[in-house]
This record gives sequence, structure tokens and C-alpha cells, in this order.
Amino acid sequence: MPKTLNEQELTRFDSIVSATRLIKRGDSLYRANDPFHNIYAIRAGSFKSVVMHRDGREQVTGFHLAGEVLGLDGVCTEHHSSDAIAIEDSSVCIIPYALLESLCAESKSLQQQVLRMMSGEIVRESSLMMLLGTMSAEQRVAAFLLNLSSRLKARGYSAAEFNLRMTREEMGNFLGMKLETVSRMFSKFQRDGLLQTHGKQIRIVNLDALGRV
Amino acid sequence: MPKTLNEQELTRFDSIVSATRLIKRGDSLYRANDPFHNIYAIRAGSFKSVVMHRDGREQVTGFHLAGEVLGLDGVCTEHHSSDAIAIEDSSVCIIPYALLESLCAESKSLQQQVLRMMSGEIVRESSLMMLLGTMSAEQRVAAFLLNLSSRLKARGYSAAEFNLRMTREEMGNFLGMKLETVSRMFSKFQRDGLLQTHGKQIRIVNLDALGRV
DNA sequence: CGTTTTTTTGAGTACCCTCAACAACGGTGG
DNA sequence: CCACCGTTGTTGAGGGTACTCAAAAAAACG
Repeated sequence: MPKTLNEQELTRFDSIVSATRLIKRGDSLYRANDPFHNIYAIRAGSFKSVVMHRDGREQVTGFHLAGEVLGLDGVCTEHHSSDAIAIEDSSVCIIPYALLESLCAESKSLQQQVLRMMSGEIVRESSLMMLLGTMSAEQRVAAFLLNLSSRLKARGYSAAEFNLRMTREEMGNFLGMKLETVSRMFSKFQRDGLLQTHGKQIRIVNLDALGRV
Repeated sequence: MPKTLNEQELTRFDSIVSATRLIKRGDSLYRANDPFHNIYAIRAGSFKSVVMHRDGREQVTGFHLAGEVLGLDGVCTEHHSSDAIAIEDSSVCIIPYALLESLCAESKSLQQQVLRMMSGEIVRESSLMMLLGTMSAEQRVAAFLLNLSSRLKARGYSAAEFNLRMTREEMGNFLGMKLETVSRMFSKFQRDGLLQTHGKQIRIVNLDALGRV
């Protein structure tokens, strides 16, 4: 996964990534307040991060695809601050954090890699806040699809045609709107010829126009 | 600032925090796309983080008080991803990131401290997303005031009585609502006996009730 | 194949935004 | 010191976007 490491560093890194774990759709990788021991690299599948209000309402704070990293929220307090729940059958690499930390002391480039990963999370989250803060429902759905598209493209999948793994409700929860509104926006984009949908199957017909929404 | 360092480590840390810098109200500490060299500890004053849309609209993504750290968004890409603008005359400690990074390789506890700081930012931002995603305007303003109150308390200031340094517009922008709505919520809280306002001067009368909104 | 979950669509409503006017505040210069 | 001006804050009226409630169709699941 890290790119800037030399062969020896890579070998040492591989040595701490021992186990993998299978998570079934709907099961959790970790829960809020669980003690923090590991971070996880997603080998296959996808997850959502969820935080719970005291009143029981849930908020989806992110979706995580294969190739991305999960669990960094726990570094600060030694406890996770959200639930990580598989939205399809998935498998992850377990990276024991204590070992990673030790290894960081030995390898500067690995340390830089970890810091970059964390900083990347900060940037991702604040760009998301912008999504929720300044945009209309229509723009939010468009931005969400484009974000997903570019992340899938970066992993070697098609940028134009893909399956949504989450429900309209999860998407709406994440985007700060109701599931009906998400559905309406999809219908609208289809009417306007920007994309074609068939349930969770998405084909983006006019990527540029979607960006201009 | 770091607490878990021994004396020698603290001395070395101090040695890299050489300069301080004064920023006048309205001036920027750094701008989006500036090359990333330093992080900053706020000695006095307060800042806002702002990201700019292509269409020119701005989104405030955070407020930063004295005692907090600023600039970690740049670690990932070597460029800052937001503007940091002083909302009152302020002064910061300059912490050259390259030196901090080197020092991290020598001191494990410093390394942990830096990682914790970053993880803390991630947690803070995602709790903020919840704010924008699931709450009504009334609840958002209440949550914002409580958040500010607890941060001020943690720094030794009064939790009940303080000055807002930002305008209604900046607050509204941050919270995803219009300045008029912020103003109306303040008026409502005052009518309901939860707080007293006089412009930027705030006194929280009933902290519990504000939490139950 | 029946049951449950998910998605779509419609109608009515509530919340927040827009536009507007005015009041209060803070700085500036006469 | 006070008049003046720009900025900031408050409040009202009307309108639009997204929510709520509801029902039915479609898909997923065992």
C-alpha cells in the first residue's frame, strides 16, 4: 500500500500486517468506544462510518472503498469514535497500531506516509463539510456521485458505470437529506439526461454537466 | 504545549519553535495552495479556516482559539487546502514542519503527540459533520455555543460568559445557515431564558436546557 | 414464492431563505 | 466631542426547497 518505501521497509511493513478478517454485510468492524488497537486496510468490499446521537439518531460520516484505510479516528483518545459497518461482505487487513508506531520510529518515510494519510482524512472531511454547508440537495447528490466516480477511477474501476453499495437512506443520511429527496434528485438527473439509473446501478452519461450542476 | 514529553524532549521541541508572528484582524496566516512549511500554535487571538468554491462562494470550515493548532491540513499534499484568516489581532508560534518531523523520528512520545493531534482533528471534524447533517438550525446554534463554551472552559476561561469573535455571518456560514437565521435563534434562546446576548457578548444562563434543545 | 426491504412518486406542510427596512455599533475625520 | 459612514445585527413578510406522510411498485432475501 505505501508507495515511497524501499524494499526493506516494505518487508518490515508486511511483517506486521499479519491477519485479515472477513466482515459480513451489516456487521461491524469496530464500534464507538471500543478500545483502539488496530487500523484496517480494506482489501475488498465497502464500509460506512456511523456516529450515534444520545437520542438514538444515527449519522453516517463517511463511506470507505476497497484500497482505503479505516480506523484512524481512534489514535487520539485510544478509543474509536464511530462504528465501522460493512455495507457488503468485505475483508480487511489488520494493522496493529502499536507495531506501526514502533516501525514509524525506525522508518522516516513510513512515518511520513502515516502522517500524510491522517492529513488526507482531515482534508477529505473538511471538503465534505463544504458539501453539507453551502450546497443545495441537487448539488450535493451530484458532488457525491462525482466524488465516488473519481475514487473508483483511482482504484482502476470505471468512472462512468458502477454499483452504489449503499441504500438511498444511507446516502441521504450522509448528505444531510431524506431518502425521498435523494430519489427525486436521481429521477431529475435522469430526466435531464445526465445519468441513467436502475436501482443501485449507475451510469453517468454526462460527467461535465453533472459537475456544472 | 505537549504534556507527555520529558525535559530533554521539551527543550529540543522548544528549540525548533523559534519565531512568532503577529497577524492583524482580517489578514491571512496562509492561503489555500500555499506551499506547506509550518504548522502554527495560536498564542493569542482566533482564526477561521475558509475554503473557496470555484464560483467564488466561501465556506468557513472551522474556528480556532488560542491554545489550538493550525495548519495540519497541509501535511498530506504539501500545500494548504484552506485559508487561515485572523478574526481578531492574533499571534502564533511558528513550528517548522520538517524539523518537527525529524524530531518525531527521535522522540517516540513526540511522534505520538503529533499523531494524536491529527487524529483529534479528524474526530472534531466528523462530529461537526453531524452538526450540519442531522440537526435543525436551532440545535446547530445551541451545539455551536456549547462547543465554544467547553473549549473556552478547557483553556481556563469562563464557560458561561464570553465574547464571540466572529460575526453572525461567519457563524451562519460555518453552521450552514443564513446570518438572519442565526440572529433569530439567538433571539429565541433569549426569549426562552436560555441565554442573554448583547451583540457579541454572550452569557449562557441555562447550560443544561441549551444542551437539551 | 411469500416476506421484507428498498425505491419511486405524489400531495401538503414546515422550516429556513430571500428581500427589505431599520437599529446599533465602531471607527474616522472634522 | 460629535457627526458621519460603513459594518454588523435585528426583525418582519412572503416564497421556495426539502421534509412529512402515504401508497404502491420494485427489488432483495431466505
